[in-house]
Amino acid sequence: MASTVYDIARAASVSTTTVLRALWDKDDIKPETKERILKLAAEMNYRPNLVARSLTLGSSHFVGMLVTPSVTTTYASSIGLVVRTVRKAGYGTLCYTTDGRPDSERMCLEQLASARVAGAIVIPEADTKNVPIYQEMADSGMKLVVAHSCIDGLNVPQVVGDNYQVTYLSARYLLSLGHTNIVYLAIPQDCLLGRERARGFRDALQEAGIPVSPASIVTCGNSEEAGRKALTALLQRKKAPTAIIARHDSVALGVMRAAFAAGLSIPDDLSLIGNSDIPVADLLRVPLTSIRHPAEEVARTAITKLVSMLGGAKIELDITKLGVELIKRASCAPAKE
Amino acid sequence: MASTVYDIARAASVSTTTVLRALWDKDDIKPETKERILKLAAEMNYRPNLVARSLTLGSSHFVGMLVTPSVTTTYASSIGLVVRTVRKAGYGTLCYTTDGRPDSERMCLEQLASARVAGAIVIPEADTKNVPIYQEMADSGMKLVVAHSCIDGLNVPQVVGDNYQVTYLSARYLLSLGHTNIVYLAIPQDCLLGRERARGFRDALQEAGIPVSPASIVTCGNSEEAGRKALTALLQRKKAPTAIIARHDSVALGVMRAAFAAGLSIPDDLSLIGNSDIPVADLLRVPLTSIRHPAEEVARTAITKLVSMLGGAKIELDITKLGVELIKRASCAPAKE
DNA sequence: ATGAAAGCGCTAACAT
DNA sequence: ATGTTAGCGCTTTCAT
Repeated sequence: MASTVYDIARAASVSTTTVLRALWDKDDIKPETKERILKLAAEMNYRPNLVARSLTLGSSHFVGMLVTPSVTTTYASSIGLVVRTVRKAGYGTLCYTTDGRPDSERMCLEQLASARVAGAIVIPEADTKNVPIYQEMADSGMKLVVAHSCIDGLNVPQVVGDNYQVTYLSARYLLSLGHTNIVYLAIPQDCLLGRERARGFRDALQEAGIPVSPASIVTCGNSEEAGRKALTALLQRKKAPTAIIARHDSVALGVMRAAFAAGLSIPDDLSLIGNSDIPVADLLRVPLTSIRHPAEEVARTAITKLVSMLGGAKIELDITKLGVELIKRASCAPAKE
Repeated sequence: MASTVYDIARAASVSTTTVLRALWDKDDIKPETKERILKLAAEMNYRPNLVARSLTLGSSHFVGMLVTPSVTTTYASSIGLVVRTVRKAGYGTLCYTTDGRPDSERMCLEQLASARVAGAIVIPEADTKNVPIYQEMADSGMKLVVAHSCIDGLNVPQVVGDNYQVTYLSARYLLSLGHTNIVYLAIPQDCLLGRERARGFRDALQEAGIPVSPASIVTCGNSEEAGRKALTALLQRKKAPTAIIARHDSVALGVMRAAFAAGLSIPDDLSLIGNSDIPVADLLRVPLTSIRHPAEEVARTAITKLVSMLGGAKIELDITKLGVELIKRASCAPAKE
């Protein structure tokens, strides 16, 4: 099968050390010997066994990547980015996605630990219930960086868009259009990210002198289906909202579907703002106003941090927030009357 | 750091062999001993070192996955599916995406070989120029399965939607609407998949008695940008087409953009059919008629094949074609006059 | 029921 | 400039 350094050594009638010296292009080896060995290695189709190398070196040349299924599509480009960037740094990427089951996240992390990955980038659900597991892994020496999300109290570097601004900018814009009955389809507030979003929403309303009723923050799942159901429920209210801020574009798509199904016009009857600015946002039946995150910069920053951690650098265990931007499109209009 | 079987052996004052017997739940060990060891292992936070295990066993418990960047988004769900399915079979997934550079594909494959993956699922560009590399890898013993694409002459199992039907169904439908000036924005025909598509297109036209001019098959890149440019060029023709079949939805989106930019209406001035039926197709400004592939079934089939190959089974080296379906939406209308 | 020893392929410290 | 040797952590065969 695959040839080994030992095979080459035998074929060249030298020791394995000499073979290594040739392969690693050292200079304490006679040029002719080197050449002869290199030629032999090529002929014998030698490919270093990274498994053995990892064992010897004590750490694999892989970094792990853990992505939650509900965001897989959103961050597909991040996956590619991570894969390619870490490859430049000499690492392969071990990908895991959880299937959403409670301890699936734990199993994936244990796998990564077992595989002795050098480090890992994780894109968890904002309201993951597995914070202790992450912390445990980090404490046991795994280099961890959280991207596109942030987890309260987790003592590792985290890189994320500014979630306070997500709702603050959205709400401000809707207020400037004259809306007062705005509902925010929210991330649960039992996690930092959820609280940041809620705070941005509340602050904007309060600054405008609009009282924030609990009914204006409706916790919602992170899917089209959840958005659909949420709007359907909202339309039952005696005073249905005139504007919606959806926690994510996919939720906004669900809202759109439900609105159309109910015979409502967007933006005439309902203004709508999403979040994350999916690529087709401007080609939708009603082009969707959304918050654009610097997704690439987030990924890049996270990877940079990870790579320098791998290099042994001490990194600030803080949360890096990158600016977001409101992209105005046709899904919002001035409030009527 | 991480504890080893040896650490446990010492702590329990037994041999490593006995520790292994406990960990693997063998029965030639005294129950109390087993229990004691297991307790110790848990306390010491033992996690088997998969790197070492792989070296001993001669093969890693990973399967590779190689995805071309231009299809990363389309097949993001497939990535998740692969990751989760192979995990159930006891394997981790080593993800690589090429950065499109010519020998990037080769490097990724070499990495996979070096990592001694048990096998790999690849989603290549239809017109990849690296067929020999794939073949070489397969010949050197790597279990390979191609998914969502098929490569001419590559002697490994391949699983893909029926690409002949993609264009055949599309063209038939447009013909039934009365269109005769149809342009197919084509995959290059220097690959099997490209030829299948072209054949489906030609057959449909010929069956309808419409002559197929070379001008009706326009080779096109696989991106929005390529679609935009292609339509812009087509609009210069003295007899611009009344209907377009795009090789992929992303190309169709580009066509849409260009059409709108030129002040054309879809479907009044131009009928449009995409391919792959992206999730938002029905929420677009003009809901897009498209061909739906059984993406999940393709992935599942590919994985099943790979897993049974890993188990040592001999698999037919054929191309498995799964049925596709035309999803009619508002982007097509009867030809005028 | 338990242990000793060798080996997977590579690397690095230590000779010569 | 080249070789010897030991070891990474696990598994497995062969004792006892």
